[in-house]
Amino acid sequence: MSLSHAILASLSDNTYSGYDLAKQFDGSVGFFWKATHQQIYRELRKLEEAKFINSQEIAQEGRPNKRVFSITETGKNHLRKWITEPTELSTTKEEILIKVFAGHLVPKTKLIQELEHQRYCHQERLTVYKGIEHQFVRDVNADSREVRYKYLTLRRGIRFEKEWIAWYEETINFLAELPED
Amino acid sequence: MSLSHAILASLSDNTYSGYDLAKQFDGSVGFFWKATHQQIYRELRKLEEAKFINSQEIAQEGRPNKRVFSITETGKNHLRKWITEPTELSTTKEEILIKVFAGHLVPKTKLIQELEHQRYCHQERLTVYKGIEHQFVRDVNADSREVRYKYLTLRRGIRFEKEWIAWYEETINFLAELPED
DNA sequence: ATTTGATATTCAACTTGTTTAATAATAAGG
DNA sequence: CCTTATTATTAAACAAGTTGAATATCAAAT
Repeated sequence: MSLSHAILASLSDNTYSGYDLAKQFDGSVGFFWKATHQQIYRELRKLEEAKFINSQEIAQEGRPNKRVFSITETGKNHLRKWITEPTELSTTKEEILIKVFAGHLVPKTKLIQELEHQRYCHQERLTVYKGIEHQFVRDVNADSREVRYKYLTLRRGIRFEKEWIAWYEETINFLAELPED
Repeated sequence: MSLSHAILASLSDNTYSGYDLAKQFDGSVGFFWKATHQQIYRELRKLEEAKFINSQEIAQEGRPNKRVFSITETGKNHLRKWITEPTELSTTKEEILIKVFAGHLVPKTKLIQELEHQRYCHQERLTVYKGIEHQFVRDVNADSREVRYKYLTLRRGIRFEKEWIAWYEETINFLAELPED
């Protein structure tokens, strides 16, 4: 349902090809909405049919031509309406919590190992986010309205990675002190 | 992929009917893995075919009969293997972040309204979680190994709801101070 | 010359998730 | 008696997401 909105949001202040969007969905928007290039191209077809976007073939030198998409006024209004309409909380799907939930099935040390692995991944991601934040802070001059809104989503990423890491600490310590095994 | 693991995890220390599981997926496990009863019944069929679970018809008085599922040794081993194998970070899908990302399209006050709505939902959920935590703390006596692991997933819920609320505060304040509109 | 890699897009098959509804047994209330 | 609510399961259609591959343009390195 919301992949279309994620694409429209990406196109809300710039034009992109399917390929560009796929890259955005592998960073930027992709930090909170994943999609493969397959999904993106398929969705772009639908969005164009619905007149929410239109496309233009761009001849390029040194590389294959591309089709660049722009959002239409209809598309913008569609997005605006969706943004202001209240939506339910997004559903989370956290595999690691299933693992912890059934953690009693495996030796404590094995579970801790996997928890440490996940914590490491979060730490890496936090580093990436902080790097991006650094860029943001340096670009304070070119500080457009759009950029400020994007910055807020980055802040969420940073806060949440920190919170994940804190939960991992708490959880690993809790398990380490459990007598069983 | 992991719906099967979520079901196996639910069955890891008890037997349940499809109906029971559907209720669990609407609370308990459902806090970090959503599924409709449709999906659950479909998956149960597959899991039984794969011999990860088996079922038994239970005659009931005062209500329709039910089929109760239990995990097999094969199923437990399958779960154990999955728990100890490293998995990638789960992908998050957060609609509210798409809304913020494209928030420059709508009047600031409208976006704040939706942010406040979401914050309210998180606050309600936090209240629910705290209620459950209260139960946990009272049941310290009946403190089995399984319960402790489940408690850890609840802690994650509580921490994260608090973190959400904090981000909403930060974000709403940031927007409130933005001069534009 | 040919392979490798990045750019750029499309196809096919499959699994997962959503929506709506149908079916059935029984309790309880009006 | 009849409606409504709860328990319990199944069906069918569709949308969304995944996997693996195919196709094509061009640059750059071997």
